Amino acid sequence: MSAHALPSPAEDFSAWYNDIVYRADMAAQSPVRGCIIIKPYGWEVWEGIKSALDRRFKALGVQNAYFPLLIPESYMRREAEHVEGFSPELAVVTVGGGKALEEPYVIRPTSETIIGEAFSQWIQSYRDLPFLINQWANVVRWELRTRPFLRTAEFLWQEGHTAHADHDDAEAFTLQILDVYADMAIREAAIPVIKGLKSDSERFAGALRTYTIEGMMGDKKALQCGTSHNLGQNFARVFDIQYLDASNQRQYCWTTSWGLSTRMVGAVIMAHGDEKGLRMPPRLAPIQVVIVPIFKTDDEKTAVMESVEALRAELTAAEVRAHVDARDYQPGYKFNDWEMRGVPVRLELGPRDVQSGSVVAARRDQPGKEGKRTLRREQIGAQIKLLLDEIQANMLALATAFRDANIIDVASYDELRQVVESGGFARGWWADSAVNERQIKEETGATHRCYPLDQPDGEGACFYSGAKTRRVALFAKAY
RNA sequence: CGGGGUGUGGCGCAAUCUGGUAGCGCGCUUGCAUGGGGUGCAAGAGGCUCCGGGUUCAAAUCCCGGCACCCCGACCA
Repeated sequence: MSAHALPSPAEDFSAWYNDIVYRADMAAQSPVRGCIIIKPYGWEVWEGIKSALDRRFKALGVQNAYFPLLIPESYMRREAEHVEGFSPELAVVTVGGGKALEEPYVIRPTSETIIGEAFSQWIQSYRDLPFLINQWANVVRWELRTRPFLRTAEFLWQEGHTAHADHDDAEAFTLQILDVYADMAIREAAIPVIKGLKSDSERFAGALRTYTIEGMMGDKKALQCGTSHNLGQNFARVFDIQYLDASNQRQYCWTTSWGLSTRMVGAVIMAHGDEKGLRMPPRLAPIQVVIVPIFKTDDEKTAVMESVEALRAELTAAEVRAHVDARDYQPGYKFNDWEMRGVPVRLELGPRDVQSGSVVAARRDQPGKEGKRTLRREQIGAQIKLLLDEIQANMLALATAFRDANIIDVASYDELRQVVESGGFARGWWADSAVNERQIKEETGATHRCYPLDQPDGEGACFYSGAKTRRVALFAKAY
């Protein structure tokens, strides 16, 4: 472990991020370019995200399945936009068992094609619809510029694939999934994401419409945290996914796909972290409560450790994820260490507390003395659960206030430039134009993030072109 | 894909310009003290200096060739 100080997120957010990922033991560098090793502390955050999503998917009737890692190269070529979108970043397997393969396999960058092929065989009747499948998998995209969790050459995600009888059902499901993503981000990760529709130039390769949840990170940049695509009938036509409707007519299905990845772990780090390190939202925190025993003599140690163990047992019984830090370090060292790792609550228990039947609690979301209080030992499990809920709510409130303070309405291009310059999301009337969007991106570095689903009434003049429009869009620099 | 940087004990670095026994901090091990906000002292363990070739009495250091990773930018669901 290095001894140098953590970079300040205010001064160099990027350096801070890179440093904290490794310092907090979320991940390690691997021998493979652009690929990280996800260490237990980072993995548990992903597991939390995963189980929160999986519950919600299953409640919608989605079933999990698993498809091969390798996809025949020809599959990727079938959908024109899809090929164009993905071919530059494909990893291809050309040799197997020492022999050149007759047809190379690509390592999946996403599975629309191979799942589409399967759907074409499985779906026959309108009675089979909707057909709802999800898989938890790893994918590979040969990205040129990688960052731990945010963009890695190999990453883990879930990809959902569904088939529906008509446009409206597919559209409704696409939006239902978007709600699931937003609900998970807000309630579990305490990140107040904005649900929105992507512009045509930001749309998924081959999709009719792409919806997104956009989060604001600590440096006021945007991060696309998950996407849900209505694929229309494009993939159904290409892979021949057809069904017989109630009047015995052959119809192409309407399909959707949707994904959320380990990037979300990066979002949690960047949305909540501060100059002391990570701040984990309690619901996703691998360790919710760390207990630091304090003692001098052996006699004290015996008494304290006995009390600490009883405390841990009570918390565990109350379904609080508690950890005892019995390492042979100074208490001060441990305090800083766990603050860096973002543990929401620290309990200090020493001889004085054993005597008085109390314990000192410190909140990670409130700095210094302000966050410290002495709790009675009675009903400690219930007290801590309440405290964790309070911290979760406070983190969401803080992030929401931060987001709202940094979404700024713009009425002109100059105003947008200023917002982009000083950081934040610029919101303004926008008359859809790929050309103008490109121009803004080249001149300011900001991209069209989305048309928020939550739109104002009426119409206004586009901040860029002046044309009348009924839609408001968000622009920001993004990861 | 462009630009920059770096490869030396587990980690972070020095020594490279000016060739001559590879050194420091952190971490690790052991002991004693210490312990309610990053402890102190002492003694230890640990190195084909990225790879290949060349120059030289002698290469971490100079020369040639390769490889790898990181950072910044463009690109990107």
